[in-house]
Amino acid sequence: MEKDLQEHYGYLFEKELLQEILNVGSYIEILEDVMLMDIGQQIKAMPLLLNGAIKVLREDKNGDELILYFIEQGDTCAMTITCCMGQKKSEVRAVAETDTKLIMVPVEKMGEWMGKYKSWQNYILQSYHDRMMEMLDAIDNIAFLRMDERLFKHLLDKAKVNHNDTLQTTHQEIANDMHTSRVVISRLLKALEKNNKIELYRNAIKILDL
DNA sequence: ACATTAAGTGATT
DNA sequence: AATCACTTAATGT
Repeated sequence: MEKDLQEHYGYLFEKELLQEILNVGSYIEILEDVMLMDIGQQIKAMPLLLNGAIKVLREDKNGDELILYFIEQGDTCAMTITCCMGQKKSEVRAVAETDTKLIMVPVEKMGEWMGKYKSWQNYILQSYHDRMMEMLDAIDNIAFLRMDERLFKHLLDKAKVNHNDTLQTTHQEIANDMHTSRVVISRLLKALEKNNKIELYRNAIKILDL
């Protein structure tokens, strides 16, 4: 754990802060597809990803899901930052996309470290900003109904977090993630294949130009 | 060989 | 873009 922390966060945080994280944080390993936070659940810790990836989803009243974004190593969940300020409940669901190792830091430390460590303050503000921009991007894509672009971006994201250009997934799963129907995904994927962006197989999609 | 599940397609709204 | 209805292809038992 100490080595992992040093490797991914050593260049970001000063030594004292790294030590505090080790003292107060708890190391957790999560297997693929395990949910680590559900909607309405009280947030009591914020995650620092060491490796692996987590997908953050939103759900409507019908139980349909929509992917908001992925978090990877070096990332933290921006939603946690807003929620823990007022001890609010989670507005999103978080599911492990791959096997993941992370450190959970109690939310009480958040405010304390904000004043104490400049590097922590920068990290939090920066990641909050990054996520915000990503959100705006996502809204643009949805608002302008550019399904094909949305889909391709999703595939790239998924390939990135899995460190693999061949995704092991079905059209149906993608449709669920993007809150659309399987038929639409199949057609768009077919179009992408024609444009030599991807290759299609059963239960797998290979991304070509990376 | 048969059942099940994933993917492809045309037509319609 | 979504839905329906149907076909085809791959895979498991």
